[in-house]
Amino acid sequence: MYLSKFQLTTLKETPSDAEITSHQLMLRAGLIKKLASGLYSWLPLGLRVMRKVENIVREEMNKSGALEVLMPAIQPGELWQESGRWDQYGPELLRMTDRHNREFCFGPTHEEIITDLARTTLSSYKQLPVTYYQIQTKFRDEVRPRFGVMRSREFIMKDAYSFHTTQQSLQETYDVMYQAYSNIFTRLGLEFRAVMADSGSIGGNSSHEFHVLADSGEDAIAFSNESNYAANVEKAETLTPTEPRPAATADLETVDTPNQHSIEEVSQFLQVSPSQCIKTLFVEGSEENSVVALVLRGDHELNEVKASHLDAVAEPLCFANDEQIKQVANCSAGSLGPIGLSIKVIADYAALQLADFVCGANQDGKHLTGVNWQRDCAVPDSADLRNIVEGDASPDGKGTLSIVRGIEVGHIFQLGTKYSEAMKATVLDENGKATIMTMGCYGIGITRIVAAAIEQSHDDNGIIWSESLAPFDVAIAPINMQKSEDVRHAAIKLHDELTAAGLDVLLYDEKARLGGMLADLDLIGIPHRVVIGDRGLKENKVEYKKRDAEESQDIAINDIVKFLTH
RNA sequence: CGGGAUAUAGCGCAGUCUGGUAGCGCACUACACUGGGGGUGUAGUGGUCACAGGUUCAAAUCCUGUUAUCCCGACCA
Repeated sequence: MYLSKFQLTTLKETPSDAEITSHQLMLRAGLIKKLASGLYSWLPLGLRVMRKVENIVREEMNKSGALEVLMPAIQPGELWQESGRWDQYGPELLRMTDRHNREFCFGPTHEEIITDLARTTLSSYKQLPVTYYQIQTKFRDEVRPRFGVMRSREFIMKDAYSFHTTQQSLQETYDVMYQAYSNIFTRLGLEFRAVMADSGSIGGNSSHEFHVLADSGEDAIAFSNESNYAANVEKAETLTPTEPRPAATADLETVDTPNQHSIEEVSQFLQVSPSQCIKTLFVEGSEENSVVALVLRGDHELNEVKASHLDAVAEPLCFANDEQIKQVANCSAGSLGPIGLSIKVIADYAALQLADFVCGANQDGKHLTGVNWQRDCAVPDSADLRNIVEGDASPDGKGTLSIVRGIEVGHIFQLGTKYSEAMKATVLDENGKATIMTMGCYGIGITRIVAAAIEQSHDDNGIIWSESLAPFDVAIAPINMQKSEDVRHAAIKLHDELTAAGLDVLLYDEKARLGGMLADLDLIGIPHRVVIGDRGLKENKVEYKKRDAEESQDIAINDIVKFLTH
């Protein structure tokens, strides 16, 4: 491809409304162009990358035995009413009516449509199991679209759905999908991790999220250094302690702590570590007008999801207001403690392991030191209340946890019969009896992967594409080819030979200085670059540089094709 | 939905307080010089100052309303 026949729209300056690196680089490199909030056009360069992602996903899905279909993006409201989601789904569902005043929506997902397709085309258990997939545009009317295509309203997704007559068959397909997803992300050249998304309730492997690891990721993932345990931090459980609580050694004392409210202030003022303090939070209880005290170690954070699941606590979680706090403890929020409270107290396991700790005295400007459970206050109920932290023991008992950030790019899920039951999707079994099919569903965010790949791999100069995602394999930068016949001939010859060898080649044949060319090529992230100039040609050499290499190297012009094609 | 901000050329911004000819840098066009990391010069193109109404001899600028966009939070996965 000659650059003069392509279109490169790079920007030197960063558009001001782009917040994260991938969004900035996608705009600067000319991959996408915003049309409206959460809506993006894909420019020629960006589309090349997206097609690479699509093709790899398609190949691996085909290899797994799934069948490609294409369902309408616009869906009749009727089907959504049948599944019950027409009323359940909020304003995120974009609804519309046609000229006959019939209701439709722009599909955010396709469970209803595929279930309808399955019930009308499948009739025998002999046709199962079967997995359908499609690569298609979805729309979710996000409250706050942001980060470019990372969280846009319209996006492209690969969604797949499987149908079974038994749980075992579903599990088998689930395992096949798990493997297919691992293959996909490996081929895409991404560093990723499969993460348990639903630890506990139904069983360890009923749902997995696939995360691309990147510092800017929206999710925090905990994983074990000794096993393959990995879970979203929000969902990872903490282990109950096995060791007994240390014995009390200090006496209970009341100390003055004027104007010291936060754990940080108090611990500094009293010269103790935050982990030796406990914090007490008042939240609304599940009973009318009740307040519940939650107790955590000072250096730990409340996990709101875990807390709201407790029977005694109102769901959704709601912190008590100043008035309620005053009423219960007769002080402000900065001086609360578990001693002497008449309301229900629930403590995190770790908080219960402390001895001789510091806590608020339920009296403004005062704290207690040398506090001990049992001796100074009844031992409260215990629960898992906190976010897991770096260094915690792995919930599976093997190793300790590290925490990294990730971007969710895939999700596999055992749906069960939620839709097939509501929509009466049945086939006849061996006995000629109608049986409700069991379903699995499996999604991959195609457009999000492009952004995630950039988040994971870039430097100050721009994007660094993996070979499998790059819009072009090789770029040729000829110095002054408008004037030098030698350079011109060499560049065109190399372009033609590499193209004939099956590579996607970009020849920078527009008039630009070397600096401009290299800045462009670094920005758009082409993995291999060949600079051709008169100086090198005199010695029959060209300069080669890998995008992520420190240094370039000289290569004999007669060897460069072989070098690049191996 | 709650809080905060912004809207002037394709991009980044000044001008608004104190009303009086629409500006700067990048990009783009032409020509020349230059030629191994965004070079230089000369001459150009491009704007309904978000929209609507009002005040005024005169509005990008003052007033009122509307819309859009962005940030923080909540929500959602």
